[in-house]
Amino acid sequence: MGISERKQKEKEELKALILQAAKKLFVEKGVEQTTIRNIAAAIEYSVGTVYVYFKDKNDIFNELHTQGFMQLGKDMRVLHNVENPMERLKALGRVYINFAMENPDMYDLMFSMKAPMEFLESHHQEQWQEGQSTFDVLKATVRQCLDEGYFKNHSLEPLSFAIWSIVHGMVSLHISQRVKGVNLTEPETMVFAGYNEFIMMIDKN
Amino acid sequence: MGISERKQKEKEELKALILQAAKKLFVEKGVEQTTIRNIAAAIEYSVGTVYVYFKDKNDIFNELHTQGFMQLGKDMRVLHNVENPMERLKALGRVYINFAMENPDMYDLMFSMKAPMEFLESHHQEQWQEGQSTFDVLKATVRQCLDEGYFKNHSLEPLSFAIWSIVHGMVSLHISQRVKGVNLTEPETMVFAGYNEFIMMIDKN
DNA sequence: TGTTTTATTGAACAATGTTCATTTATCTTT
DNA sequence: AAAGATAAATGAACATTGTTCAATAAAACA
Repeated sequence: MGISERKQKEKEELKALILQAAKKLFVEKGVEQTTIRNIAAAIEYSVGTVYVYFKDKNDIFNELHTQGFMQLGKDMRVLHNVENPMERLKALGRVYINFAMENPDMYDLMFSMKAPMEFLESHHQEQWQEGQSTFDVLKATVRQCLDEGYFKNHSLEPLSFAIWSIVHGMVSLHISQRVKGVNLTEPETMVFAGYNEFIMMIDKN
Repeated sequence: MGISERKQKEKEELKALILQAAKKLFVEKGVEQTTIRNIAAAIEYSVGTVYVYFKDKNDIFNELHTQGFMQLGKDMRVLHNVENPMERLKALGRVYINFAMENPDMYDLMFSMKAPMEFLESHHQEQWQEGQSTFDVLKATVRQCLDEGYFKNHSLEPLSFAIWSIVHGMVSLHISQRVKGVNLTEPETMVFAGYNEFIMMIDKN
């Protein structure tokens, strides 16, 4: 069936086009400030067409959410070949920070907005698969650190959570402009300087 | 002028009534989901009246933002009499976490939402005074720790920022339901368990 | 070519934040 | 007490939003 295959492909292309336009607008103006009419106008289709390809605005949001995790996963996998788990742990943090700083709106969408979690709940899927598997990479690395004698007396899950929290906290405060709000000497480099303080701390373990 | 004083007082009472109703609704249904009509209905006044007392929805939001910082400041001042700066630092973290866990929507409004920062920018006030003075309390405590020989080789501002980040990160992930999403053995107590890991780390300094 | 299926459309709806001429209540003055 | 002036409260009206769906156009098929 050559024709139906082509039509299928065209449909996927249009869907991708909508996502691409939505992402551009979401990043430019923020999710709330982007209207379906904006998206439709950007791709020169009618409002109704958008609703043919996506159930609602949240559905668009959710597909982008998934795309973000694919990118982050890809960035993290670069470190697979770092042998020493402590080195890998430190590098993971840097990769995570870089991702967040380069894609602030995407990061917000992935880790701050309530929407994706409410979406999961309403669809009765108990788990946040994408976040879970990302966290598992961190946990596996921390486990290896523990196995090799680092972090004496610490426990796996709470420690992993605390490490996630510090990088998440720093980039969140940066993205929500709180770093700029509090009057620091060098707000631009503060996230990296803060991360170095953390590195210093864990080097004592 | 007894009469004008009374009228002034009545105006303030109505303003406070609006704020009270708005806060209740914001916490119950979230800021986005609360409409001016909801607020007006709750206090049994018309929509227009709300606009007599507040310029717009953001104005209401902003007054609550200030109220939140007054409460947090009050909570933190309880620790003024803790002599040892390291002990005070640890306790500050707990106070901060408790505040966030008990007032999640207020916390979100104070430290995550972009609205207050945009408000500041649009009004050409360069600084986020309330956040600033809260951060200054932390910074002062960290300075004392450094003075007394704790945290060798660390620097004041980046270290303070890193410490703020870990507590902010933990409560943010909790509030945005990411802790629940990632499949941990004890999600309810994870924030406290995570903070204990942090305490363990800094005890080596 | 005529019929059926698929894709696209945009007018219409309900709900939102916001405005402002009008109405109601209160105060002041005579 | 009445009339006039001031202040407060009102809610209909407007522009914009997400969303729906009967109608139209395009494409595939027989």
